[in-house]
Amino acid sequence: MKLEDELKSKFRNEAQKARLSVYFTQNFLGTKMKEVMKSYGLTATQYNILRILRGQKTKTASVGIIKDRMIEKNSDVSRLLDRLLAKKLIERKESKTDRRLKDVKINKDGLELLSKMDSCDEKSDQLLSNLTEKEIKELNRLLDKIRE
Amino acid sequence: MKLEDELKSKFRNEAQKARLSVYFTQNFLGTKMKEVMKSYGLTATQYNILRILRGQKTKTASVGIIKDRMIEKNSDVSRLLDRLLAKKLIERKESKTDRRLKDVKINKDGLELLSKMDSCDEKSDQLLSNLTEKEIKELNRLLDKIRE
DNA sequence: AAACATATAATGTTTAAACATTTATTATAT
DNA sequence: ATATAATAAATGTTTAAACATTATATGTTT
Repeated sequence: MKLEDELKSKFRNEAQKARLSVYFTQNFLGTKMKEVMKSYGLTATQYNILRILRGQKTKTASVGIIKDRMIEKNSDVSRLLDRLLAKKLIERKESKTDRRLKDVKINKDGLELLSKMDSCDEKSDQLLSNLTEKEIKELNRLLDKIRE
Repeated sequence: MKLEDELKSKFRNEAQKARLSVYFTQNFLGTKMKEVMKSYGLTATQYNILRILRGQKTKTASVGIIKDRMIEKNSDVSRLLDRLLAKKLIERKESKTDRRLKDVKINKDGLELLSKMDSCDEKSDQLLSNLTEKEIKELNRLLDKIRE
């Protein structure tokens, strides 16, 4: 669906259109990804945290480490972990060396869920299948340039 | 800031990078816009609703009409209107012809606030100033193509 | 007119972002 | 050793998205 149809209105200029277009495109892609994750009982944020924990391999991660690795920096990790704990996908215990810290680890169920979800990667790549490889590269160049 | 630096990791492929890049770019642009709106005491959603109401000119809008015009379709407009009412920027009363409906209208204070905020438009255009006009057009083409 | 269906707004719940504040623990300075 | 500062996690609050459910009013059928 083209942006023009969605808004049924004219834009001041191409820059305004582009800003909204980035918004709608993220909304479009995000919605599709959320649907996939929801079918596994996870939100995007919860999936993101599990991936971070899996990335730690055998090591544990403190709440602060998780926060650093997260995309949304202002997330309140303590309560997100509460929910993952309630779903029995992680473990959380007090650190022995520094009692301010928590040792957080993904557990067996969490790892199993993630491995079932690895097909999400392919699905997410397919969301861009309307573009050629060359166009995707050009898109990446342009988006990077905006944020430079 | 380039995406690579933000994630400190490799991507599976260009498509995955693009999907995340759209995410980060929206996050980047959205954060800047939110800052501007916050300086006027509004959230992005509240600003959006006020713009919709201004667009109605002298007409009133029902809750359903506002919902249709909103970008986020699942928003719960009733409670958003509660907050705008608390800020005394709108009026809301029962429709005389159909008592299921509410007649919602932006008031004088709301219109004044919006006209002060019209400079937001220029600021938002400037967020894309790293790109040439030609690049912006190409970006629009690529983003539209993703959602086709 | 009464019964049923539809439409509209309000309300309830969970999750999360975006802030601020608080509590507990450790590190540092005096 | 005690006081102070710094750090880490937890907790509190507001706003909003994403759902479901409910209440009320209107339209339609019989």
